[in-house]
Amino acid sequence: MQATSPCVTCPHRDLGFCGALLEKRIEESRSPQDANWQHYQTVTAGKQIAARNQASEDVFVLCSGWGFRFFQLPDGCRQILNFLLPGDLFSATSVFEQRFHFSVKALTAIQISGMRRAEIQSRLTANPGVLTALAKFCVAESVASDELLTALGQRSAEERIAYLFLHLTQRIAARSVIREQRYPFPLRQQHIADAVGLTPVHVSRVLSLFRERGIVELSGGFLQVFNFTELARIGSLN
Amino acid sequence: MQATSPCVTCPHRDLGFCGALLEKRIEESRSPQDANWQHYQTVTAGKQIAARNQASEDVFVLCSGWGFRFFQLPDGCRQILNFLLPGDLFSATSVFEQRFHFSVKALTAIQISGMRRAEIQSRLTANPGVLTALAKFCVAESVASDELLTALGQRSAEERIAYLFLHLTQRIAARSVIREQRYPFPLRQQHIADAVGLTPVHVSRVLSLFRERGIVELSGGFLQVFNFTELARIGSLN
DNA sequence: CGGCAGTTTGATGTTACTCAATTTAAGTGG
DNA sequence: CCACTTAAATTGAGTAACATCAAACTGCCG
Repeated sequence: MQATSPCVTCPHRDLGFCGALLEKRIEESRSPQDANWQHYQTVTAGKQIAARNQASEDVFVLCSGWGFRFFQLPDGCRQILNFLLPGDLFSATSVFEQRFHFSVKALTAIQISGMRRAEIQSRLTANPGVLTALAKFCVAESVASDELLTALGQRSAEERIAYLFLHLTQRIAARSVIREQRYPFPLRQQHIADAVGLTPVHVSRVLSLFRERGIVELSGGFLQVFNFTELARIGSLN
Repeated sequence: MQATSPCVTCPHRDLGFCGALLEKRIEESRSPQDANWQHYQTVTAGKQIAARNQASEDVFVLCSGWGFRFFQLPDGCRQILNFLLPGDLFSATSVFEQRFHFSVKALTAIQISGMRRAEIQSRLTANPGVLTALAKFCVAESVASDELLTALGQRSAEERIAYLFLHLTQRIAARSVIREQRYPFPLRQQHIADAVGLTPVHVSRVLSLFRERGIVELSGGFLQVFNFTELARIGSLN
């Protein structure tokens, strides 16, 4: 990880994404003498940023690019817990806990913003906007996690992958204008497999099926949705 | 649900379980005129307490008995998200969100305490102990959910069930003195199945296997652990 | 042009599901 | 306390979904 010059402004600060909003609220309320409350870093694609049990004084927000949060098991396999998009906190728990209970990797090249935990905590009671931003993130995180849990526990391979696509495309669309249902989508099939609890081989088969049936196509770092209705029918949890 | 006379004291208030602790901190900080900040209810076994999308002015803590939080799918199957033990908040998200994004059922006969959300929110900034208690619950909830997600995504039937047993016995032991590794355990095999994403039939087979191998035995509402080492070897995520 | 990572395809194996019948346990009313 | 009823658990046989293994193919980059 290499530290860059101060204050590359996070492009999502004004969009209301919880992590970025948190950052904004804190900056608004900072006193002039806090020069070092926050710093930016650039990380190359594929690099691990945080490891389970590692301690840090900082709370991180993803500013640009994609990352993912995961558990690494001793037998080598891993579970991806969620994907991090610009404006996301790594985890709401980091505001209270010094140690990560998870690991984080950069999926693409990314920029992250680290804010002093002590700063955030002291603003939490002082500035109501900070608490609100954190609460909002906390709720979103919890809902997403409950939904993924349901997908993994109760649904078939096709349904899980469709669910993942629906969930991610929604989040991507909230961050940037999407034309013709074509979403930037830097995941390899291995990532999809690790997120929904399948093997890459089986993910490949399901994707071929989706392609044949004209539902979605994943290639060249983009996800093209041809038949949203059908995708929603398969992947929706309701 | 039937309202009972005021102030059946929650027996776990002094044990530091996050929901109960939250209740305690709020009571400590309440002004004398807040007579109606909180109320208790008794619910019979099997009854549904909360439904997805339902709104409530209250935030609930389980005082006695067992409950569970779940998603109901239109095809009839359900995913149990977690089991609620005495001292647990239904969910940390309820402090901020008016509507439940999940449903809740009583597993045994239970007592619940409902606290006005507005009261809690106003105390969050005023009383640092309230925020700390909530943060602690939020972290525990998030860690548990990440672990279960990993178990469902990456592990076999035996491993998932062993994981569930380990997780629950730990939580039970934190609340009451356990002798001879015999834990009160009111779950039916159907509940285990819904929690770890298996069919009741397969749960039955795995439990038979555990019994034959002298690891654990589940019967008569109790879980008896005979070989903790082996159970931990199978179910541990590390 | 060669090398590598990622994807696809086929053949085979295993885990867990489904369906159905049977046994056991838990209530319930006489 | 015992017959009757009902829910829960067990067992067996057959099947489907997904995993595993291995080989071939594709696109990309030096």
